[in-house]
Amino acid sequence: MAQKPSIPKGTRDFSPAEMVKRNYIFDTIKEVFRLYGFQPIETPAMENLSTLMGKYGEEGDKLLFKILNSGDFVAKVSADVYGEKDSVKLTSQISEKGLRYDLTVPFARFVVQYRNDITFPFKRYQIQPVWRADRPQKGRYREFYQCDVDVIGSNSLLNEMELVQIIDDVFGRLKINTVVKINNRKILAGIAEIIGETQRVVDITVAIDKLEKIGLEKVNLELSEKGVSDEAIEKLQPILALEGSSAEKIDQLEKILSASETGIKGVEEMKTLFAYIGNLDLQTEVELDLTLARGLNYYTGAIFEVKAKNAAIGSICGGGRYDDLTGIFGLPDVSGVGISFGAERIFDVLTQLDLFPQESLETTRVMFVNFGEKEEAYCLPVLAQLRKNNVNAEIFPENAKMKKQMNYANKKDIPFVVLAGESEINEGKFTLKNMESGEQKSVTAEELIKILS
RNA sequence: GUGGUUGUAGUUCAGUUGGUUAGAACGCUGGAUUGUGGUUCCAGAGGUCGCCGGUUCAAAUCCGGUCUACCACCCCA
Repeated sequence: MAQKPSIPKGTRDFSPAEMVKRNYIFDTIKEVFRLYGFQPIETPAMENLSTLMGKYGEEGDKLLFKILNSGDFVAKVSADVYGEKDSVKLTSQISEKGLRYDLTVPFARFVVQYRNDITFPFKRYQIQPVWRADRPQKGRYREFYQCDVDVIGSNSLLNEMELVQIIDDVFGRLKINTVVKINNRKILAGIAEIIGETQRVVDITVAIDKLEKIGLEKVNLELSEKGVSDEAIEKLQPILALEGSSAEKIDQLEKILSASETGIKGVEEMKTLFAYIGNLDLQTEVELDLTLARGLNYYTGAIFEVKAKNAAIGSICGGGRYDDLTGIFGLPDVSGVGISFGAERIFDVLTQLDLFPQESLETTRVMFVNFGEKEEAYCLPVLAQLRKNNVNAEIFPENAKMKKQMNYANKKDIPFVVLAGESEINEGKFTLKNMESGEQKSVTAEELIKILS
């Protein structure tokens, strides 16, 4: 071995054992999505840079993986641009494609492109990898999967309610205890308006978002550093201090924001949504959290974030409503709302809490030991019968030593082994061994199929 | 992108002030056991000490660079 092969920074290989676990997550999520009438789509790994650039802010543009043009791309660069050594200008001349950064923007592009074929409201789900040229850390990768559900072309808050139900359903099935935090961008905008800093909504929300992490004092400090007036910060304090149930907070906000039209709109939306939610039978806790901001700046209404209760990990699911995502692609006034499940983080939570199921549909249930040609011929029809009955079964492909074959079954966690040699053939039977208990018994082909089915 | 920590058999880690042939455990392979794995016993294989360069008579050990994983910031799933 001269040089060990490797994979790019922040990417991962998945072993069979890991894939079984990952598929468990993806399968339960898909199952729930279908239950609510969502249908799958897929989009290409790469998009034109023109559809990607400028959608995630300046920071996002930097984190996009760009793909070099084919052919002799350098020859086509004009001499002055080449001489300038300006990365941004040069990039635009040597790269026109990039890897997708999330699933929402490609979805918006998809909706605009096929608007005449799509029946609205359009409910789709999409489970695919996305790429970000971020610096990796634990639980943060350069290639990771997102599981998105969105409904586009409907303003009804019933959609928001159903998303909450989906969250409850998914994490209920995965047996993760969660808290769903909900806020509304219109309320945040209203707050900015009331304290006289309408222009600084983004700075204010980004700062407020850190309240839980860095504390009130540092939040105030950051606000004044960003240029928010002392007076405005003063006015913000009682709002940050709001306490009580979600309904109580909403009542108080209604009074505080009475002078702001958008603020009141947001309060009304939250009233309706929480009224819906109040009538649901949920396991998950749901609360209004005014400090929830969420980074992506295309959200315009409700915003969601889900945290696992017993695991020290960031949010495992998040999303919100965006009123005009398709506008940038030339289709205005189409509102959508959606959420995204973070598969890698859910994986980490399930690992931490040891919640992966022991049994899996993806592993072998029974293995036939191979004793030679005559014995193979005796086993093969039964093997086929088992598979017809949907029993995952295999025969060891070689007449290897018993020890090697048993070891193979053991390493693969195969719960049953069938031994059929000369004596079994003479009796017309099979020896079925339970690998966990070590117990074995002599059975007919019919009994064998019955036991394992 | 900025700052920091890290790297030694497949894995987890020892390795003295720089000094001869770099160790252990687990795992792996073979045997004890020719129809019985997961337990036990015995034997064996496996390393350009992340990579490149420098200092030195001599480098796993000191210095620089680079890559990787990780940590904080930024941002985010």
